Amino acid sequence: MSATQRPLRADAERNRRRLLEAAQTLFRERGLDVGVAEIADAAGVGRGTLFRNFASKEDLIAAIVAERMRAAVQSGEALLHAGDPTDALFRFIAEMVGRQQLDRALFEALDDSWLTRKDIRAGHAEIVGVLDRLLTRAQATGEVRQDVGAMDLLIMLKGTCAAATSYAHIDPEIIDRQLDLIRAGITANPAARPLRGRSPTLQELEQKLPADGAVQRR
Amino acid sequence: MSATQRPLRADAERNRRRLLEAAQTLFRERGLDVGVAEIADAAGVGRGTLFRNFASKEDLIAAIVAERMRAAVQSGEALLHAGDPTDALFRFIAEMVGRQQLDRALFEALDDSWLTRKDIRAGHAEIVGVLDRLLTRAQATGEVRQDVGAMDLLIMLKGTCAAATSYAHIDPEIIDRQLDLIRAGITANPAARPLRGRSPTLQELEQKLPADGAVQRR
DNA sequence: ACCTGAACACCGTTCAAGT
DNA sequence: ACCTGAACACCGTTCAAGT
Repeated sequence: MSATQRPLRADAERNRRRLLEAAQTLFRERGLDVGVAEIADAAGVGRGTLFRNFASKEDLIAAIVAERMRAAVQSGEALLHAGDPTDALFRFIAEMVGRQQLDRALFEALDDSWLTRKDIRAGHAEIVGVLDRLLTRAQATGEVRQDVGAMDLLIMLKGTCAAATSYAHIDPEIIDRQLDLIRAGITANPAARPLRGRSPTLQELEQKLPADGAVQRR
Repeated sequence: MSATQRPLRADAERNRRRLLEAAQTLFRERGLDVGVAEIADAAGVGRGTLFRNFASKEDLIAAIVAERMRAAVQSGEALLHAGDPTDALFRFIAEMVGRQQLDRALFEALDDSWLTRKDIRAGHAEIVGVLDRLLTRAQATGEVRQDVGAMDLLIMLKGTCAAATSYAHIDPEIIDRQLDLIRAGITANPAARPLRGRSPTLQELEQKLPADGAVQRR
């Protein structure tokens, strides 16, 4: 069932890597709308080779985004064993925003139409997973309010990332303030009114996410 | 200096309106990537007429976004005279997010590359303006923390709007929670640690925004 | 088994010809 | 003064021919 069984021929493997690296740097420098022709040229292959390795430009982008997601999950897992759980949680959040600022072109891709892809959805679920464990640890200390969930946090985080894209280059301090405001919002406080409704669990979210192969709008 | 002096011929004026309306509904239904050909057809005019009224597809989108921004500013101004200042502030915020959910395709456009356009920038400045006045009134009651600025709020708001695009259709309640978290974050609380740095003023922001005609990436 | 570049389809934009 | 649709340019994707 898996898509990656038999290893590629040596030159094909090398071409694939070159394409990924060329695309990565070009996307980072100039955004997602660099042409496939230019990417193929930068990688030193023909356009046809690009489409042999990645069925579409979107697939190429998704491959890179998935890589980034795995990296984020790993650093989240490392923080699970940090001394101060609450500090670890906020370090993870700050780090995610930092990654986004570096690779803004890549995270541009993370809106709901991308969540229809199962590779992206897998990465998404993993991120919610670590975030949930980091959050639960922080809540156990009593420093973080109990009625907030991983999905609430992820959304605030995505929001800050979106904002970072628009304003960080104008005033970098604004991101620190945004992180402080998130912290203020989720810090335990007996005087605070409870949040309406409740945060969806990872399982509920998975069920509600658009099915793979759902019609892309267009 | 202004671009809109002499009134258009009657049929031209009518075509322009038809184009705006056709584009608006198509964008709302199917996102910003509906083709100009289809828009022109829906408006009952030739493609050439579209480009006579709007120099580019981007200009057409911007015209619609600018209209939306003016509407948002007006409802903000109406709330300036509401009885409870803090309530008025949060009503405005909730309303902005609601508008975005209705016209998600339009607000998609509001990232930093659009802020290089002076028409969009003008609307942006006006929104920051009302938000600032609503915020100042709420702060005067002592219910909202003093160290938060209009730009801080706008960014949280934009973040929630971005999140709404991705998740609201999966679980609408999540937006209410997000608004509650914003409220928790900016509510006055002696125990809360102060925000790092300070929020840029509207004037500072204007100066730092990319100049009109700056190179779009591409 | 994989590579290549010419050819195709699609979409934003222009412009010569019309009224 | 404005409208139109054929023509152009650009970019993602395919495929016949090559190794």
